Amino acid sequence: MDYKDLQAFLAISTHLHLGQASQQLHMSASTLSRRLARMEEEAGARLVERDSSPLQLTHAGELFRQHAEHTLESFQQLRSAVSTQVSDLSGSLTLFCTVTASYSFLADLLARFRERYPNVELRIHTGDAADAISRVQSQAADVAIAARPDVLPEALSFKTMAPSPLLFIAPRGLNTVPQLARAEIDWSQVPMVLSESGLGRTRVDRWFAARGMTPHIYAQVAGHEAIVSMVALGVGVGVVPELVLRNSPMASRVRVLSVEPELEPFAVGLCAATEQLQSPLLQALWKTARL
Amino acid sequence: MDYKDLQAFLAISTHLHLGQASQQLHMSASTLSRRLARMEEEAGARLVERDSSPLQLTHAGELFRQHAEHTLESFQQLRSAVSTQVSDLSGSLTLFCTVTASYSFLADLLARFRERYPNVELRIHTGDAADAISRVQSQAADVAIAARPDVLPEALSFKTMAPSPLLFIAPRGLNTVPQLARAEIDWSQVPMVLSESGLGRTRVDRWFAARGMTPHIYAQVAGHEAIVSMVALGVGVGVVPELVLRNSPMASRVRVLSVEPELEPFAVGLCAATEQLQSPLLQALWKTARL
DNA sequence: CGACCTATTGCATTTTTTGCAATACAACTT
DNA sequence: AAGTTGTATTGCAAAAAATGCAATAGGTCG
Repeated sequence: MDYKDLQAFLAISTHLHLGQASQQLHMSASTLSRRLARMEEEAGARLVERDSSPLQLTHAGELFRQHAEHTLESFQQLRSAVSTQVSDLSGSLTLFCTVTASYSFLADLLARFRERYPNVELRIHTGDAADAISRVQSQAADVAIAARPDVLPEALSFKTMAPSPLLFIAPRGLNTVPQLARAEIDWSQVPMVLSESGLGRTRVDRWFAARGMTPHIYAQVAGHEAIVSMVALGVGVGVVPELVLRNSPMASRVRVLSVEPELEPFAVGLCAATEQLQSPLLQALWKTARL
Repeated sequence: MDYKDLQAFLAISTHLHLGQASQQLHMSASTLSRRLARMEEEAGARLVERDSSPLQLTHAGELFRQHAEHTLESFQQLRSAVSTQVSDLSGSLTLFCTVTASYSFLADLLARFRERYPNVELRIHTGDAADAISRVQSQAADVAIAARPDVLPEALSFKTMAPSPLLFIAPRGLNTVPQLARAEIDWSQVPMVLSESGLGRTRVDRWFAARGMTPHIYAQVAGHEAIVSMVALGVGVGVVPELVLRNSPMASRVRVLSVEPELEPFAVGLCAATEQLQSPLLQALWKTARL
């Protein structure tokens, strides 16, 4: 039994849905299923009632949830009580991060980092993904949570935390975008809502170029988040990373189109100047990211 | 952080000696060292003071020990409270086991098994290792904890739990056995204390045969445990599995001789009739053994 | 009955763990 | 002071475990 298992179980008992829990945990549903099976094996009892959807905790499961909660809290408390690597480091780090990444990665990362290095002042800037890399290059930020660019500038280092596919999304209503109704979609006619710039835009442009077309751009916006909203309103088809879609309140108003070939997925992670990686502050953050 | 880590840490804090703790845990010292390092990493503090021998827990280590103790106990309690696989199985199993194995393996195995299958009546026979296999073959026992024979009889299955080298031991005093004092030992002259029969004896005989000699047998005894005592008394050189030596109160009165080539090590584990393995009772025991 | 949604399993791949041997380090001994 | 012993730690190759994808199974809802 691993503390990761305990966390996983808490996620399961919150969502009561393996697929959703697995997303929160950044792992596949099959992995989570197997972890759960192993937990049940080790606990010696069925913890989750699978007969129904949503899932339901058994009595044993409820007891186990309490055990997990209590144990993790106890460990958390222990860590903050004894962390000695604490006071050594101080200074400040400027971290740039997209709004979306701030939902899914930033919280975890910061919680761990602040606990260990409370004396490090963190300045967090949120903004558009397209800016992330340039902010690091221009030293406006020490580190960014961003998607890995196709070619990483020589002076930068990158550490992937999770992949996120790049998706075509359309309004849910089938006839909102009439160009999609045809059997063979003529993509050059489909109104697109795209980022003004950045990696996502580059990949979309390349995808169209590979088909010998240019996209019919209906709107260009700064920031992926707005794309979901505009698509939900029915103005056209958009392209966003899965991570953005998942965290959008509009997610249920749009649908994902499967296209062939797929756009190359994003790899979301930490990015910093290689040279700066020697600095204790950055090393600390780098190390914190993997656990 | 893994529950195995917690157990490992308890062992460390008991022995305050990695080598000893690692033996109790059936793992190598290097493994334990790395596990400890990882625990410290995850806990965010040094847990054990290495500057001295015996080791010493730091303050953080003491807190962590309490956390580990409490967590394991809580989990233990949870398991016994919810174990549902309990009532299904009932019946009886006859287990044969050497005295020595009863120290190092039986306790763990039984604890886990009884917890899950309290309705299974276990009849435990302890006796000499040499009998173990034949007891299973003759169905006098359903299963045995024994060393794996050179050629496993066709009808039997074996599951290794841990290896244990076969060692030459001599009295600590250098001149108690004068034949050992020479630069080149003439093994045919050394008085030996050997098992009457069994795998250990077979291997010793073979070792001598490979050198074209027969051993000079001073005493033959039934059961390895007595060999250690006799050797400690100074009557001659004996051969016992490391497991026996480790658990013997006489261990400090003897020393291990390094010989070339080494005797083939024992593989200690469970042994049962393959056919019987279909039985739910035996399957249960088999499964319990691996965790 | 079929379409759909969710969890589970087979399998190839990647990641992690492990033990052995070599090394490092400290306390004693000579 | 140099060597010896007893201990923990690290490099490295082998073994074991975890993981994701794709296929499958087991439901429920229309």
